[in-house]
Amino acid sequence: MTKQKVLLLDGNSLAYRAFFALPLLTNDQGVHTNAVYGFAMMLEKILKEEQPTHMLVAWDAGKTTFRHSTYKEYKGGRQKTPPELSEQFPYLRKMLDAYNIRQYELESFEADDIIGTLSREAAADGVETVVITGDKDLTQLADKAVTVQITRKGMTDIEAYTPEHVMEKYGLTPDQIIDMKGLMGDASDNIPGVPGVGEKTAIKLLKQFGTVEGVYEGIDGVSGKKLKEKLVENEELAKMSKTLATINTESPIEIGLADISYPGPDMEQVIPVFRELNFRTLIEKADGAQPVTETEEAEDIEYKVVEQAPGSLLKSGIAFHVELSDELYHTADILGVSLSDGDETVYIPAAGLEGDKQFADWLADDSMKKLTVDAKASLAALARLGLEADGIVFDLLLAAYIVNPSVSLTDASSAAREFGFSGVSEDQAIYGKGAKRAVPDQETVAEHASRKALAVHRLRETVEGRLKENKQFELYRELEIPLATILGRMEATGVKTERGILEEIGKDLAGKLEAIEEQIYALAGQTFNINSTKQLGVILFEEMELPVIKKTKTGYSTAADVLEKLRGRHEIIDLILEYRQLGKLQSTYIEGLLKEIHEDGKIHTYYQQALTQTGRLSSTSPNLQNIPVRIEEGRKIRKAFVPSEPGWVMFAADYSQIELRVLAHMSGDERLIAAFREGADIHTRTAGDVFHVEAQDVTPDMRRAAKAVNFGIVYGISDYGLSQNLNITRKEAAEFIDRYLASFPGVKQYMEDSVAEAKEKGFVSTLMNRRRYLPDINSRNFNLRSFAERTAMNTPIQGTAADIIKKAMVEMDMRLEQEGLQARMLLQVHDELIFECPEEELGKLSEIVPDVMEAALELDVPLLVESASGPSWYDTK
DNA sequence: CATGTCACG
DNA sequence: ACGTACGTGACATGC
Repeated sequence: MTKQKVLLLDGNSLAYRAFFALPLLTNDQGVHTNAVYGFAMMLEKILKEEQPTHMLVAWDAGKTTFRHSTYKEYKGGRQKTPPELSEQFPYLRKMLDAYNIRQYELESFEADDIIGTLSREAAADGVETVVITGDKDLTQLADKAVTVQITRKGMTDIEAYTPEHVMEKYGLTPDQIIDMKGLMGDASDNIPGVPGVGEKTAIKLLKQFGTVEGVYEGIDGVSGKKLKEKLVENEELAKMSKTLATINTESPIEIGLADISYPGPDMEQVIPVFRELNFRTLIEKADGAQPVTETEEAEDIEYKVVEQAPGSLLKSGIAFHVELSDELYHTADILGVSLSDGDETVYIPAAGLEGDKQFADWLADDSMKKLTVDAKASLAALARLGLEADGIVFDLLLAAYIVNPSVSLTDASSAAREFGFSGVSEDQAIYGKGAKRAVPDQETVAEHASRKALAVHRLRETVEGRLKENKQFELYRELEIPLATILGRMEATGVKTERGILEEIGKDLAGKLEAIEEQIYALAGQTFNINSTKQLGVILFEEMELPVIKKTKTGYSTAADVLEKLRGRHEIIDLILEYRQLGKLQSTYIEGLLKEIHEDGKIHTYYQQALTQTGRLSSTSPNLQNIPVRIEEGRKIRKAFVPSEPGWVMFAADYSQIELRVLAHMSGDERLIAAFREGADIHTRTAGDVFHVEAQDVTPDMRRAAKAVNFGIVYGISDYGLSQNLNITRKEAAEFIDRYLASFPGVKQYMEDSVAEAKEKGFVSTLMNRRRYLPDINSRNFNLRSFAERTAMNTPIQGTAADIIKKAMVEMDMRLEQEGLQARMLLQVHDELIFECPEEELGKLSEIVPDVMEAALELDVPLLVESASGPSWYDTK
């Protein structure tokens, strides 16, 4: 084993140093880049020189630390961080992520304390440690095993402080640096020290007495009457100053050496970051270097193809993966299963699985903990072989999603790559795509599947460490992991869909469509493809010479909101709108859904659990989260969704105004909270507040406007967006917004805080610590920046609502089991859960479901759930 | 395979 | 001055 070497970097101090050491550079977007550039230069140099096996960049967290409770003036009088530097922090973090360097921060502690604590751990293990900082304070950490390197003038000029060097420079031991600070103070941190005592006097005193305490014990031996007086007068101050200057080497950090191993940079990730920042020289250097990914890809792995699962791998803590011929796992062929304990890896072709009772028992045994990548897919596929799996404790796909939802996670390869492991090929490289898709020879499949299981096993520790650092372990383990099993079961259960009902609606639609089509051709004086926006544009705006209201980048816009404005100018408009509406129903919902009904008479959707940027689910093949409801004609489609057993009924429950309630809670706005506590109609109440009238005087138009404003607030409001929605001028919209924000000052504050937080940290969070990174939040491009700002306002709200219903689903699943009910959860539509159950269970279900949903998360406002039942989904209203 | 449109929360 | 409401998926058209 190679000798370990730990590198600990003080992120904030190095960023400051770099910022002031270099001229203000910018990239082509106008973003300042000098601090990132200096940091990168330093990093390249240090990596080459030190060849570390472990690395960490520590950041300061929060404005106040435990030191402020000792002395509230600590670091007082400091200049605010220049905005030109602030905007660089998200890029720094992104760059470090690309380098695969672990980053850590801890609420109310400073980077110094994190570094101090880790360096003590390393020193105790006798591991060589190098601390890199721009701050001389850290020299107190120097030790036999710990070298402190301080950057000088430039960023790459570094001075190493070993205990010997400290002694040479000050005549003191590293420990005594703290005592020196106690006596002389530190202007940059606003540590007072003893007035009148400077570096010279402090060193002299410490050489004589050793420590601050020693000075006071031997105070009579201090030479000089004035000095003695000053020391006596300021004893408290000296001792407090020493405390302030002391780095906490026992901070409650949640990571250890094991969590900060450094695999080397992922140049495929680093180079795009350099490119974005216009670091040409660094790109050239990096391009020449051998990327680590290639060597890893070339790494041979050991695996065996076996007919049955070996007993040696039917234990707890094993990674398993079900290899499928296709991503549509409800119908795909099961090719085989791979198992790995990190050393031994095997692949079992599907033929061997069916009769393997030991494997089946191991799978179903909850005490046999299992590691996976995409547990939901494996579970749903295994269910088709009659196999049940329990005891899933790790899912690489979900972990990668929680760490960063913006990464496109298409397969095990992309998830593994997120954590620096490139030893898994993409599924597409093995199976091909489109028409060329095919299952290759067994040997190829076996190696591919084996690599996945091995990757899962190898990455577990790293990945869980990262989740813990980000305080996301609970979200991942208690919410997303259990939910995967539940969703898999919902998908496998499916929803019974009456072919006959869809066909009947389809026939009716076909007749209406044909009639409308003829009328449209008659009015146009010619036949054309009504579904072609291009042809329709020519008819409407050239031949009929209707006014052009909006253009798209390819021609005239014929979108519904545009046609809406042309109504009354020509009778063809209404017909086109109706044709579009009915055509949509026919193609997407009648023809589309009919194609999705399986042999069992059910539709089995796929929930994407690792896709949306906000934490919501999405539904595909088919999408059952956008079945029509707003217009009666479309709503009838829901009549086709029925219970799968005779004597059963459909049952649905939905959260009322969940996003506005979440906003009330997160903003703490008193008026909004009061409105929900009183059970007021929220849109009427808003209208009353905004228009300054009593509730009984709110007109329907006022309520409609208020409703639009409420939506706008949740979306991250803009006057333009609201004006479009309400069809009013931008000025009027701006006035509405101003009045709203004046009525709900807490909301205004929340919006500002969300954006500020995003600018500082580079991400926003939900109540359950789901994150979304917003790299464009400091962009010079108005569009990109505005979008990121609205996202910063919307994501915590939409995401927290998603957290809440997910938690309700996990709890609901347990409750159904506990109560011994037959009822089944079938669908989730963002704020709504749909069940089927025996009629006899209705009474119990209509109590339990709202109870569980309302209690899912305790907020400062009540959650309200409404429910209904009936013979089809249509009737649950 | 991109674009426009429209279905949902 | 800039020009968009937040989050999704499916379908038809046309290059």
